[in-house]
This record gives sequence, structure tokens and C-alpha cells, in this order.
Amino acid sequence: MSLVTDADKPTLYKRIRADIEKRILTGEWPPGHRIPFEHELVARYGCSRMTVNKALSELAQADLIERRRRAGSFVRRPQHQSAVLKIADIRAEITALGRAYGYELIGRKLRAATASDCDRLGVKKAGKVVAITCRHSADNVPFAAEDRLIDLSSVPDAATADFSREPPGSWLLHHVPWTEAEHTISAIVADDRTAEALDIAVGAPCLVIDRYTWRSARTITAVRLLYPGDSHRLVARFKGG
Amino acid sequence: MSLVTDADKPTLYKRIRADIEKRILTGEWPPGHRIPFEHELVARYGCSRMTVNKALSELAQADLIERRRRAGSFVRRPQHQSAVLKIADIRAEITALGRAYGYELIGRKLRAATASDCDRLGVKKAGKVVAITCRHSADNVPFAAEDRLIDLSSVPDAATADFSREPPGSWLLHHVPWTEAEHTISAIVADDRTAEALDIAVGAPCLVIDRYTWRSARTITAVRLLYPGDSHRLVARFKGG
DNA sequence: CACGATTATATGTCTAGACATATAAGTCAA
DNA sequence: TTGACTTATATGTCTAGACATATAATCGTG
Repeated sequence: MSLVTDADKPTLYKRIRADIEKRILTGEWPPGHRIPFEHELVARYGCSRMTVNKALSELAQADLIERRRRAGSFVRRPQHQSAVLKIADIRAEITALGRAYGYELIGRKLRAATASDCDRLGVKKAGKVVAITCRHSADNVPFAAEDRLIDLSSVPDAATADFSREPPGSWLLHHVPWTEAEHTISAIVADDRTAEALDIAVGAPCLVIDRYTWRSARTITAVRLLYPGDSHRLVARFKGG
Repeated sequence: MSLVTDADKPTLYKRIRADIEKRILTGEWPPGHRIPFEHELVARYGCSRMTVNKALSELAQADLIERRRRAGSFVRRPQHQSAVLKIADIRAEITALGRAYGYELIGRKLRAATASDCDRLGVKKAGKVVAITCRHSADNVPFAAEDRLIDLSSVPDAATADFSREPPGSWLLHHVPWTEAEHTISAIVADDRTAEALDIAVGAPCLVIDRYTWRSARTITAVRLLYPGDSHRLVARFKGG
């Protein structure tokens, strides 16, 4: 599997699309930024306008850019994310509810990936990983317990990031643009350890969310979140065809 | 709001795309069906191949069709939907697992919408509704309990549909193309009634999915599904920007 | 200054070709 | 029958143009 999708034998329009996509994803061209006009890209790549147009049209279809006649093409602010962000950034979720956000780092370990780590990250062989355990609270009431693994070969900066102040989810969101995520949701009843972490009764229902995030076929992080099941609701909105 | 996107002033390639999209969505061209070759569409619409190619390329980018060199273009089985379908069509989910699907209609009532019905459907005032209670099983083991409300002003045919044979979810899927859905997921522990319906112990964890589906701002159905929490996993995959 | 008319320009769509390339299908030999 | 080779064909990409159209910017006028 290649690092970048569609990069097997880059045709010109795919290269143009990938170039622009990369600048958007890395933040070099932030939302609202005007990307070069078609005629400028034509000059830069030395091709016909149809080739540039095809690249830009696909980016537009993917909602990465917005094209406006006479004005140009502009980087869109992520919009699909909102539904997901509600899940992805617990701090934002809690503060959006008008409640006081609390965060507590319980454990942080830097280690060479074990077999079970690789399995969790969905990779054959990872180098080093950071394992983080922490807890989120709202108005001083436990809100969610988090158990996370970050692949350092994808996110080397995570090795030195200070997770005692900033929750890893927020940190990642601001340092690593993700492109895809998969959630597996299930329900369990709280065992002793979970009950203690969430300050609920043993046997109370818990919502379990396992999220696995990657960018361009490259694993970023795997996280398990435990919520008190009766006090939390997870909202996901889809669009169908 | 218009019913069909991009239909304001249909240019030719959009018309071609919409024509094909319609046939796919209505099921006239089912998954696996080979759609006409480019040269056939060129002949039918009397345009150049690039125009047809643009329509087909967009359908391919939207994952509605798959294009294979030398073979042609084929309707894909819903796969962006698959994550959702897994939720939406329990019968398909169970049979996909290679297990025997069982369905049992427990109750069906046609009534004028009560205040609580309107609330559940998210409308101010509905006319008549159908309320359905049923149960799904896999290999004769209870799989999910369903409690559904269908808005008859949006789906009049549902009044006369025979839900004793076909589960309402499957029926709706084949009769009413949905465009958007919102899921609210939570966890509970089984009470007496739930425990009996799902044949699990009282106090066992349950996953609750409330799904609310609409099309073009028109409510179609609201459904609550109860799954045994330890035996069921819900997978959702998102794409971000 | 405010507002309507004009103009310049970037994107939107389309054509009639061209060559590249993956691959289904057919051919032939072991 | 099976495997290797050849061929036909549908899609993939690209060009150098063309005209259409929405609209930002400019210009003029009251």
C-alpha cells in the first residue's frame, strides 16, 4: 500500500490535485486561502487548462475547495468534520455544553510497539508508540475515560508533546489533520476499574467508542473512550446518496 | 430547497450524470449492472466522449459506479452506505454475516399522530402515522428489538405495506430513497421488558440507536433499536476534510 | 456619496481529435 | 486442460482551441 492514494503512477492532473491537497492538509493554505488561478497553474505545470480544471473540479467535488466565478478557488473550512468533531474533541464538546472542562493525565508511556499495539493500530510493524491514559470531566464529574495509542512514526512530534496540560485528542487535532476515522461503538457494563475511573456503580451501562484515525493510509492514533452510558449520547449524522 | 441537487439549469453532463444516478438510486440498474459504454452514451446524447467521461468520472468519484478498463462501468454496491446500511438494514447485515435471518412482527398500529409521535418525528404536526414493533433474530437468537414510527404524509404507501413478512427497514429502503439520517447512540442496562425481548439477563448492557431519517427536509421515519451490547458492534466510518 | 450600467475576468462547459494502458477474450501450443 | 501469447477494446489522460456565464471591479451619473 502506498503512502498517498492515487500515487502509484502519478498522472499530471493527479499530481496537481495531490500537490494542492497536500498544501491544504498541512495547513500551508488555510481555509479561505485563494489557490492559484487556473491560468497560473497552467503556466506552472505547462499543461492545458482542461488538465488543471480536472484537478480542481475533483477537489471541489470532494469539498476541499470552493470555486467562485470571477473570484477564484478557495480552500473550504472543514465542514463535514463538525459532526465528527463532536466526537473527536471532548474538550470542545464539553465547553460547547457550557460546562467546565477538566482534564487529568493518568499515565504516559513511550515504548517500542508491542504486538498488541500493532494490532490495535492496524499496522504490521510500528516503531515507537506513545500510550496515554487520561480522564475528562465536566463540572468536576467524570465524563469519559480515555486510553490512547499514538504511532510515532506518523506523528513524531507526539513524543515531546506535553500531554499533562493539553488532552492528546485536542493536540492531535491541531497538529495532524486527519482524513478518515473509523468508529466502533459497543456497550458494556462497568467493571471495578471502569466504575472507579468514571465514578459510577459497578454494573452501570457504559458506551465504548473505539476510534481509529488515519491519513492517506497512514495510521495516526487508536483510542478507546468509555462514557457513562446513561448520561452520554453520541450523535452522528450521515449523508446518503 | 430543490429536490435534486445541481438541477437548476441542467448542463448536458449533469443531465447525463443525473439520468444515470436516478436509475441507480431507483434500483433500475442494480449493483453489478453494467451501465452503457461511453461510446453508447455518446451516441445516445449526441455529444463528445469528454462530456460523457466527465459525467461518469464524477459518478466514479462519488463511488456510485466502478470503472474497469476494457470491461466497462458497473454500479457499485452501496459502500459509503454500507457503514450506514449495516445499521439501516438489519436483514442485510445478518445475512452478510452468513447467519439465518429471522423476523417477527409484534405490533402494528395505524393512528393519528399523537403529540409524542410528532416530537419523535421532529415535526410540528403530522397526519397519520404507522407505529411498528418488531424483532430481528440471527440463527434464532434475538438480535435487535425495533420500535418504529413512519410518517404517512411522507410515505403513504406504508399504510398498506405488509410488514408481517418484510421488515419495515428493508421495505423503506427499497421504496423510499433516504438522503440523510441522524443517529443518537447511547447505552442502557436491560430492564425486564427489554431483557425478555432480547432474551438476555436483566442488567445486561444494551446499545440503543435512535435513528431519524429524512429526505429533502421531509421526515420519513424514526426508529429505536435495542441491541445486546456485548454481542453487537456498530461501525461507522467518516471522511474528514 | 450612493447607485446603476459597463467591462474585465475566472470559471463552466464543450468539442474533435490523439495516444496510452490495462485487461477480457480469443488463439495456440504443450 | 492448462498456460503463454496476442489482440481487441473500453477506459484514462491530454490538447488547443471555443463560447457561455456569473460576478468583482470599474466607471459614470445623479
